[in-house]
Amino acid sequence: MKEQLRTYLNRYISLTDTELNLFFNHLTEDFFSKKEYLLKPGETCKYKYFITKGLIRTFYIDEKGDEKITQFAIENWWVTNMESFTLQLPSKQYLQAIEDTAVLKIDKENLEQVFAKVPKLERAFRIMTENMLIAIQRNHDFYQKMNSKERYEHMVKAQPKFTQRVPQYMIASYLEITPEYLSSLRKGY
Amino acid sequence: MKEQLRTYLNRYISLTDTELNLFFNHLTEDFFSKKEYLLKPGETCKYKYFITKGLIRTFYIDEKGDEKITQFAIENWWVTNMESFTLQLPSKQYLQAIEDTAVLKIDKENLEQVFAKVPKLERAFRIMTENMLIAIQRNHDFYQKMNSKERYEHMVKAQPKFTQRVPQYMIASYLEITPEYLSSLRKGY
DNA sequence: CGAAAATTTGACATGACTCAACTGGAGTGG
DNA sequence: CCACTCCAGTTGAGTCATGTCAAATTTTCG
Repeated sequence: MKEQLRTYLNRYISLTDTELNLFFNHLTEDFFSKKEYLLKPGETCKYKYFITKGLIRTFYIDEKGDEKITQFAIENWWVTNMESFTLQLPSKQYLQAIEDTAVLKIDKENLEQVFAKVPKLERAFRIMTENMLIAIQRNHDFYQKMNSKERYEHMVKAQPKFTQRVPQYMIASYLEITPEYLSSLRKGY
Repeated sequence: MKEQLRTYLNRYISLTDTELNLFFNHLTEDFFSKKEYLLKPGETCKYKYFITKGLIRTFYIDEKGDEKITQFAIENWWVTNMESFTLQLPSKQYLQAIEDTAVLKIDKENLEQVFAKVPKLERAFRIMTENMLIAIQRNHDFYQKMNSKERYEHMVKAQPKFTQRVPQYMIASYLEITPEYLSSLRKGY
């Protein structure tokens, strides 16, 4: 598990054992079973979560009462509600485990402490945030450039893990289309 | 101009005069007249630009030959093509001055050097990136939750500067609707 | 096995787009 | 400073992608 984190961090920076241990000591292991919530609207998101096993989604409920999924996250991803965590504001979203999930979590205070002790980690998190931003922008591009069918096909190709492990109505929600329409798209009209 | 930058940075960190000067020495002033390009597709984005005066847009040309505007940026904003700048890849987008514009620019190498000398700046840029990410997510929320008319009305309220300084067909492009449809929306009927 | 959840199907509704024509104002050159 | 051109903006008719709603069917799982 510690090695899993090291492998992940190695993408951005190289840490000595001492530094890794220091970071590790600020992390807490935690478990969530299928359907359990890590965060609900109104609560302030206390942690960034590094998923070591499992699958998590973020979503909100719109005015019509429908779930709108904004993100899926699997093993070796950091996930949080960035808005709520960073600005320490009440969340508008849910964080929920779709499968039984194991995480390493860290709160804002511990994170700041670690940054102070190991500036390389601040660097890693800056780069991670930049990459997330780029990913979001690329994603947004897809929405602009492709119609629903193309978006679905792209997702099947680009993220087979998700389409395999996540029920279809959640994929529809993530693609911002109705489950009925996705069904008809799969049919091939 | 140096003071303008200091005021901006004070939102995130406090710098001594020495530190600010050090940063300032890595920045270069530059000017672009109306309609001039700061970046074209295929080029790699060399700089982050801090706008001291003026207005810049980022956009790309879609397969139909239409411009799709993805961002406006005005005084006291940092703007760049994050994907191209961060990953040093050829840009798919244009950066263009909509008004005569003055900037302070810095390239990746200088930025890294400054981060090494003044870690507080790395911190500031991490936070700025987090905030951009939050802004993009919030923006995306608007697109999900509101129809075209509501998006337009929201934009007029939330960013009057843009709707005042930018021609209507660009606003339409930014809102991801056709100029014809925006026109009919404004009509209200 | 049975109930609840997920998916499919089909009829109908609509927001937003396309295309083409028209209007009006802002430059520009003679 | 008029006449002409050009571009932004408007209007309207026709179309299409996607949504809504309700019912039927299939799958999941206690």
